[in-house]
Amino acid sequence: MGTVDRVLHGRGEVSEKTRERILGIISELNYQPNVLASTLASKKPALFATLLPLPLSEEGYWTKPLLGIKKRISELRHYGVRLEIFSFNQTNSESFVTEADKILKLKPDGVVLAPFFKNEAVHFTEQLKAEKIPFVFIDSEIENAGQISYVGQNSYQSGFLSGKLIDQIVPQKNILIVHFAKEMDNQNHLVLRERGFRDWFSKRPTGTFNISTIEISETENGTWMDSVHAVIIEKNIKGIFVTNSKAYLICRLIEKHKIENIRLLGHDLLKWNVEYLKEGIIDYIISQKPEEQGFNAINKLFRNVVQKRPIQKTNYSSIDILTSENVDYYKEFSKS
Amino acid sequence: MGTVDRVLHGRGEVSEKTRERILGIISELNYQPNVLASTLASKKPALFATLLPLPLSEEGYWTKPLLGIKKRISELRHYGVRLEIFSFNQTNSESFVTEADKILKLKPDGVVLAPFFKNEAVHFTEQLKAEKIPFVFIDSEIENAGQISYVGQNSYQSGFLSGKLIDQIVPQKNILIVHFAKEMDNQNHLVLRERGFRDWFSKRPTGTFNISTIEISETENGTWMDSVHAVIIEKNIKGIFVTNSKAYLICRLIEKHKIENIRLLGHDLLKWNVEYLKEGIIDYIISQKPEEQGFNAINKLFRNVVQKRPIQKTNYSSIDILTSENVDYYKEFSKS
DNA sequence: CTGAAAGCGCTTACAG
DNA sequence: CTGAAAGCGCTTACAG
Repeated sequence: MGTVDRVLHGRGEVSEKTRERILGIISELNYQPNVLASTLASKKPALFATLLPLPLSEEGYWTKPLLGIKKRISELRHYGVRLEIFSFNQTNSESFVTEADKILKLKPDGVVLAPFFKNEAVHFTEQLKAEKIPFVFIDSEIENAGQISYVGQNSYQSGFLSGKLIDQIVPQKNILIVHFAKEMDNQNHLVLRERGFRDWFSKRPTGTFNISTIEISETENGTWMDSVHAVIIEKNIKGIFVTNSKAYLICRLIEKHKIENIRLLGHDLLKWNVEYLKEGIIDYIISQKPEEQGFNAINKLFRNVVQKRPIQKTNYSSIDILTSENVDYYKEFSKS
Repeated sequence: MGTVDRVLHGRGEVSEKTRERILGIISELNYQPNVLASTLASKKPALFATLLPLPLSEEGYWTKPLLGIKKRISELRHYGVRLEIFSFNQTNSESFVTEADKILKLKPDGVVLAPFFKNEAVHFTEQLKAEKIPFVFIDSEIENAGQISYVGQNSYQSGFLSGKLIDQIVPQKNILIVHFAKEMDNQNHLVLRERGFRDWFSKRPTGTFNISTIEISETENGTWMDSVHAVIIEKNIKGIFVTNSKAYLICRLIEKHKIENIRLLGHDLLKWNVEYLKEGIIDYIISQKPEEQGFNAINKLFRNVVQKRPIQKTNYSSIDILTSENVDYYKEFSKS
């Protein structure tokens, strides 16, 4: 048995002739190892680590991938899979580096990370590669960084689709793109969404549309509202594209100033967004399934690290179009 | 150990006092059984049966749920789960009864079925209940028939959403609903889709829209095209709602007669539908994920029968809105 | 380099 | 009614 086990896992210490004999018998019998028995007997626990933005609230976006992650981890309890969670501050790239260093010290068997700050993320993944620790990107990706997989959407294409939808429902094409973000340059997928969005309109004749962009880096106090409102009036804005999950902020602005006839498209199923969608203030929400993405990211690591199965490098998540009529069938997360 | 096992599975033959003592220790230790060890040791194979329409071709709709079903079954190999597939002819309710009888004779541990013919399906599920064989509905459902779960969409709501989408893109609201089906009465979900669709428009003032319905029971020869074409001309149809996966047939009609300015909404990601969607002849496809539904249906049985976990009775599948811009991210099926 | 032995956490007859 | 024994298909030291 010991010898057979050694050739099965290529652990050496087997003479060439017995190796061949065993391999022959394996293929002759079409032997398939029993994963259950294998993991039951081996008992060596795998340790995974996650590096994601700190969830800002119960209702915030980053709470959700974590739900999926924890769900899959709890299901894998009997496989001896453990998890350590590391969080960084979205507005502070240094915290990313600090936490990344902790992970390197921990030497986990696999990492799930959101490469939020590009430069810092590249540096981190270089180190992971050196340590031969496999990792999966979630939410946004860096191409060819050595990830075993990326779980998330194609941001450019999502923006392109958003362009089509807004175009379809806004007759007078004075459109405003709103980024609620600090350090736009580092937030690659917001940039890509805008690019896709503008490219949709680029096939129209110039002069038939009018697209402006505004960046809001601070929403703690209400002054941002005034500046956005000014732009809306000045440019006679009829459609707004919010590039991240903060569309509900625009809704509050619309309510406060009692603005009419503005069509609005935003992202992600935050509770407030859903409420405004149902009230008809938001017209479309483009969504990904963040719980499912968390779940899948861990699952990819599990299949790769524990089960040693081949996994697909990229399969982009679906870009879901939600309206008040179908949103109810997207809210639940259940893999059962 | 034997005694503990008996109280864990409520198999009796335990004195009340030891039962309570064991239960006490279990909760004190917060004991969680190890599923791996359990299934490894028990080795009693579960047998599942499916009763679905015979897939008419590689590209037909019913090929897909079967893919998901087989995928999940193959993953459950080590749990000793086996599958027997039964198929009936969609145009022949007797074949449904014949195959259902075979399943009853087989006495499987669980059944997945599409209750295509309502009367016959009710009769079958009554018998399953009598035999205490759990079953899961897929694709369409019969309410309160004793199913442990339903995997599929809310058809009424899907029709309602279709109404909104067509309404949004068709300026002149002369609309045609096309059913490609025999025995409409028995095909509950097509009826529901139509009802939802009409209800969307019912909130408009009468006279501002005009909706007709046509049923096509035979598409072997081309005569159906002439009758549909006649209606399109006569009623000056500008939007068409196809209630099942056969929208591509309307596309062929549109191509043949070189009709312009017709907006078209159909269902399901058949290869031909996708092609026409990308060409812009179909505007929207409402889709479910049939592979995933097959996968989930088996998974529900597995969790209920083998793992004896509680499962959710109904969580409707999402109603996906597909356009040429996001369709590519729905085509793949991969649970990995 | 090889293979017997013990053990992973359960289930299943079965002797008492 | 109770619990010792064998076994599910592997892995992991370890004696030879």
